Amino acid sequence: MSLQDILSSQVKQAVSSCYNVSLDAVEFQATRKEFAGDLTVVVFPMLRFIKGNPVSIGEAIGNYLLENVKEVKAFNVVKGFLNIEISDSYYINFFNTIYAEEDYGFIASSPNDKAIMVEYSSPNTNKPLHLGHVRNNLLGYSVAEILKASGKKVYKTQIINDRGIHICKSMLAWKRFGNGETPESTGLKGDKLVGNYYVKFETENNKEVAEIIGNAIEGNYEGYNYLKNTIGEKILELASKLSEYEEILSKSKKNIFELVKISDFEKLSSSIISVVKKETQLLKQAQQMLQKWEAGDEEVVALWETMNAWVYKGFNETYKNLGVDFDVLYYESDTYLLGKEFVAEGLKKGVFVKEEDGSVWCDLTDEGLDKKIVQRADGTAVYITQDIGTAIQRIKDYPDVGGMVYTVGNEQDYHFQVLFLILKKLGFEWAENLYHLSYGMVDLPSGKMKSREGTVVDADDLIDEMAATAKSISEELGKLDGYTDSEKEALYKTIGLGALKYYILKVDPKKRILFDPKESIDFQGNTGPFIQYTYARIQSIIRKADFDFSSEVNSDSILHEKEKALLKQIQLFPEIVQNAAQQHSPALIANYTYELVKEFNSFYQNVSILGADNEAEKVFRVQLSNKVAQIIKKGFGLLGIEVPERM
RNA sequence: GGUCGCGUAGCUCAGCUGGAUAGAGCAUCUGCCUUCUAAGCAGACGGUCAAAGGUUCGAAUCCUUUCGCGAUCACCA
Repeated sequence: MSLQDILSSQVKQAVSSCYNVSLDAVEFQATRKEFAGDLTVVVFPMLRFIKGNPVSIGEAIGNYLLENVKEVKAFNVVKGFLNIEISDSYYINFFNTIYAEEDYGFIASSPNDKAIMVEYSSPNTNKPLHLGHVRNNLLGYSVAEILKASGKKVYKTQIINDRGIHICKSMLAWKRFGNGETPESTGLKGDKLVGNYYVKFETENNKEVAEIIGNAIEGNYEGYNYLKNTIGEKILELASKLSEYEEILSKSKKNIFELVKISDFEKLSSSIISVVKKETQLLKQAQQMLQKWEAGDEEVVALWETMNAWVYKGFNETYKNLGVDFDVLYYESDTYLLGKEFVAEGLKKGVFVKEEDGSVWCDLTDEGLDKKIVQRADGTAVYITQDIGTAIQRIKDYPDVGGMVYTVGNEQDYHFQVLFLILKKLGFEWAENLYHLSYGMVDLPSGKMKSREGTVVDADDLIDEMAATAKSISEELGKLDGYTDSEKEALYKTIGLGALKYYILKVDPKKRILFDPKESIDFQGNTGPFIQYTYARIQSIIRKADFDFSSEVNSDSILHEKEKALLKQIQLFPEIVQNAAQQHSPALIANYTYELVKEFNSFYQNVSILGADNEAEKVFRVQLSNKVAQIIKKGFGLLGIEVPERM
């Protein structure tokens, strides 16, 4: 029974004996620093039931508590706030009960509970992972770990988007321009190599677009050259200037060419380009390839398998570097047909409606949303069809799963709203327990990351850079005598990754993050390395404490103010884990850990641990430090951050 | 335009189901390494909580409106 529970019932008794009124709830808060006390009862809400002035009510309750509750040492009343001082022995007893608890704050899952499946990462297989994926991975992994710690059984999963035109683009470019290059022959990571060919496809396609438009305005060599020379770099600039022509363009494709003839080239729009882009031979070939793939063409499928294998190998390396993992993988190529079965079933149930042209829709207008297409007129699946299928497949594969968490960026908020609603309409009870872990984009000072402009922050590069920064700081401080080079390298990675992960996870997932590659991530203050440093300092003390410090603390001891502050902070940990799980928020863990560490550093700097006045005190302080270190390690574990023995 | 999210110190962020004088870090400035790791500690400076109304003992927090930023509204994924 927690202290608050005890006090809560005692306050109720106090009120009933003094005023003959029964309260439903008592409001507590931590006492502010400037007042004496540990816990504060807010009297104001009681005024609704008790007539009188808040101060005298507070006094009355305080006196009752002082007489009847042994943990209450003293009290004072300020306005409507009853500040209660708790006896040191309560805190010491609390510490004695949890000291030996290895998994303090964590709850083991019980076998009968429903499991939760957490999906994260889910990249396309045509581009390497970038900073946006890093946030996704860190969030998903961390939330999965937090849910586990809170007592849930968890499966980590991802859906790999290995199907579709984007894959065929890389394949085609590799076939046409690759000269048989492989990761081995080039020394490139597989995902990077394939990504390069995706980019290659885009550049070649742009060339063809330039040619088409150039030919269209035959005779105008100035225009032809202009387009050829600028179309690569100036696409976006042109696009913004030309949206006014969209309407004309949509009416007839022919108008494009008329427009080009009559208008200033500076005003060419993305509309022209995007229309022309769909007319290129290259794209048509890619589309043919997709059809062949769907038809099971051996050569195409073999190439697809080869190139995907390259990508997976590259991804796995990045995942390993990031320290994330998965329990089960789903591939879109395996599940994309599945949703269609349920489209048919939904039609029978009347959840979906078939239009004249054969397309199938779900009418969500009653729920305040729009109509949503779930199957194309030609009978093929769309994005959401596949998601419906995947969700159902997962429950089939893992019947113990009772809910899912989808870690996907907030640009898909609407998509998931629709998906969850459709699954509910299809009558799945687990559809009530689906959660979209939506997070904001990671933006650069210049705006969004754009691969075409080369502003993408590559995940692997970023990890390396962080480690390099850690290295230069560490070498300057020069505290690593006796470490081998490989030990040092491992440490730099731990610190660099710690900085990166903490930087990303400490902010509320909903908020977007501004990342400035020029200003490196801090290693001081509210940062990962700051917390890791504190852990390392504690380890140093423990190494020096060459005596037995396992004995219980005498509950008659008197606590130093800093010790008490630490104990109060330690006491909060289990509740924080539960809150973080409930809110799907690693940020709560990060912030808690920071507060704990700040409190510890203040203790460390103001109180001598190994130089304590007497043996008992020394033992207690080492124990306290050790417990703080354990919680740091546990808490950081929930964030996927490692802690070093030295730094 | 409809829907959703965000707006707190110069910058990056906390602020739990409404509670006391709105908190940290960075940056700027003062002190502290002959005592357990100075990636640290102690302190100073810095605020119209976007704006206006409302709800009540009490609002950064809840409601309404306005403004600003972002996302989304495809037979793309």
